[in-house]
Amino acid sequence: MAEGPTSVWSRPERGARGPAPERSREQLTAAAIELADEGGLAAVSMRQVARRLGTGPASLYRYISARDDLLDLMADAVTGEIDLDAPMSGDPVEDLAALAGRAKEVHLRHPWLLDLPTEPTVGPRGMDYLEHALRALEPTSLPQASRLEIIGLVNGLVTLFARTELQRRNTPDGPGRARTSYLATATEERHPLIAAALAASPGTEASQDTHVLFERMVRRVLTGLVELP
Amino acid sequence: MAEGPTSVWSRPERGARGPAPERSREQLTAAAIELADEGGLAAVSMRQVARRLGTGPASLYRYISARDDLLDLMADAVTGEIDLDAPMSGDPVEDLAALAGRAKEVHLRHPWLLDLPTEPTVGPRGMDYLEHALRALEPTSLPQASRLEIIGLVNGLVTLFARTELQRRNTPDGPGRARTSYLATATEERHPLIAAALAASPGTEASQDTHVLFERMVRRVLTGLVELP
DNA sequence: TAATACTGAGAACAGTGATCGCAGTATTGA
DNA sequence: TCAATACTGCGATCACTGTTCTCAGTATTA
Repeated sequence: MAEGPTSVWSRPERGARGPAPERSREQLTAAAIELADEGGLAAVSMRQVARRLGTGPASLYRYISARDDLLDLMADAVTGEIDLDAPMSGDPVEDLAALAGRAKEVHLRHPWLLDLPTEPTVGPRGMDYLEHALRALEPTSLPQASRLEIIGLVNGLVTLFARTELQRRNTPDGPGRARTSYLATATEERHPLIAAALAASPGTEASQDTHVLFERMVRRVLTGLVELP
Repeated sequence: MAEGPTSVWSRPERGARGPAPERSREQLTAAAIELADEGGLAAVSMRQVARRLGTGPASLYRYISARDDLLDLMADAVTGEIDLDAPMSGDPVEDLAALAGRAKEVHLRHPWLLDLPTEPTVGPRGMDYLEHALRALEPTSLPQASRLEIIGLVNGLVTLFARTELQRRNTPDGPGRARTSYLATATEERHPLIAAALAASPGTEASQDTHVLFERMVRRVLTGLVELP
């Protein structure tokens, strides 16, 4: 009765009996990613994907068993955009930081990645990524158990900084930007420190280039974790 | 024509003319939080909230103008659960770390917080929280512009560690736990390092208590940011 | 008292993910 | 060679979602 919750990756793409499918998971994924790049995750509905492929919604369920499968496929596909062929220096901190930088670029290119519900299942490309990250950590003497956690932490920093960079990009800068948020109102009296922090126009010094902050942060966290027990 | 995108906080809860409303935003919020605590964010549908309040879905729109408003209200309400009355030591790192720890507890108590789409609008309780965090940073000589960013970073660490703690909690431990994920399969040959990392049973040393890792990480990041330029 | 501005809520709409069942087609085994 | 088998495509449809329309009822204001 109770079918085990199998991921897309463990189900075969097609059977061996019937007529050849007219489409492929890869095509579904590509169409979905296009839609998401253009209109966000909300634009990735079964009907929209189907329309873009010139078919009906029901047909998609021959390739995937739920919309979530599609999201997993999308995430894994763009993970494949991370270049893993760049040579490694041998310095774990340096190599992981570089990898994180490339991962962040992918997030900036596909902002919908941040809207995915709780980290998607890791697929083949995700496996390659993980293996690569572990290889960067190989020169260290870290206990096996904590290596995956460190990578998870770095990935978290990636999403964290990607998020702030994206919302900064979408915020029309200049000191006179429209502060529609509640932050603007009723600040002076009950929240003097917030008022002071907001008064300082953004774009000053340390606040300017979040990417260098990102690099610095990742290196700092990594050196701390890699060198100490 | 184009109504400015006003948040819930800037709209009055009720007009002054008609009959007194039979319910309040607070009641809607409480009902929604109950539903979310029980069945996740997906359980918070207009109909479910309405049913719990003994009314129809349409009536809810007298109190909020969209479901997103409800999510904002929920987030702000549970932000209010963070205790801001604990005395501060005067050490910025220590005080912010303590605050972060209390914020993490709230995330563990309300896991749906992690599923909220892109950080909700900051409401009154969020303002108090922010002000409190800024007060902790007051003894430092940090430029105004970067203070908010540091707090954002700490909040990011909170969600990051809350996420890993939650999914560890939901993973039945023991070495023989069912690895339904793709991680288990086809690992040995093409991904030897992943295999090695997985072979080491979790629950060893550094991997054990993520909370101490969290505390250490927050302190490390903060000391690095607070002391340096 | 009349005008006004509100509240409650049933009905309905467009859009969502997903399922069922059936016609058509390629592969298999006898 | 030829049924049996296992698949594909997909129209129709279901349950559910957020949201709006509309209108009767009610409290406040002038």
